[in-house]
Amino acid sequence: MKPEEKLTRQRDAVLQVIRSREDHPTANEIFQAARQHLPTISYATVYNSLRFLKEAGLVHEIKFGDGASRYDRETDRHDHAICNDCGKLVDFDLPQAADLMKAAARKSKFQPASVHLTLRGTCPDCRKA
Amino acid sequence: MKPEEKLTRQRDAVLQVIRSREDHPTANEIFQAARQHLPTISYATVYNSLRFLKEAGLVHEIKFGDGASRYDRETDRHDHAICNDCGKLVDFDLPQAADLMKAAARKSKFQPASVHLTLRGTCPDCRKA
DNA sequence: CAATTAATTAGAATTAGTCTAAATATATAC
DNA sequence: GTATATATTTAGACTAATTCTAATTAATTG
Repeated sequence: MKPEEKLTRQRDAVLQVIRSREDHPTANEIFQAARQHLPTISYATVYNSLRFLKEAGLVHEIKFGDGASRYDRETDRHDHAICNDCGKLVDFDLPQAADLMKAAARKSKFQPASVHLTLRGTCPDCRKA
Repeated sequence: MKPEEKLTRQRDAVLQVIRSREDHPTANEIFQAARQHLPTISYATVYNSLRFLKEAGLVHEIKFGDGASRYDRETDRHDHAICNDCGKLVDFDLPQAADLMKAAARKSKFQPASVHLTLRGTCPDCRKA
């Protein structure tokens, strides 16, 4: 077994926090939640665990320019919508992504690895208000 | 004339740096270049100027999670390709973006404002090497 | 169980960016 | 054109997110 393959108590605590939530918590929110189960866990360990879990393909990191990274239990390829008003982040999948990747590769002359699409707009809740 | 509409020497220096470059410099790179023409310009003024120029629609800010924002002289809607090896950032435009936005809005139930697509892969130079 | 190796911890360090208060510059009113 | 008001710039302090470091603890192997 390779060294980096152990799901320690700390790593599991971080994973369970992410899996238990519908939303997309930040490292800080994960730290706050994890320490309720494991009071001695440190901030650095949360970051180390997140890196481990990402590399193991168990969680997905979402980075927008604004503020902290968010973490997602959904690891399959998917896209995101962000509300310009309240910041809400929603996952969805665009089935035409494979075609898009080809079109983008042709335009840019890059050898494609992945595509990701971000919609900015107003979420249903904020639209009402 | 509204207060925030003057293209001062500092703001113009920042704008000229961005317009003179093919690439997408960071705030720090812009600062280094601008001070060659205007040695007393401060870091804070570069940031202030970038905000002003963005709001005036004269430059475009590109934020990926990794590292600093980059600034783009191209202000029309467009997409980006990033090289996973060397970090090179290339602009291109996908004409089907309008359709994509509609499809994404339908899936996410958001009222759409803009879409942006990011291709990750290997740039032509890195592909050779 | 002694020796390695891996993981965790606490806190310092780093990076990107913002804020603040004082100093300059520009514009407006007499 | 001088006084007043408003805008802009400056330098440096500050903040937030993340990474690094060195010491400690836990786990694994011979």
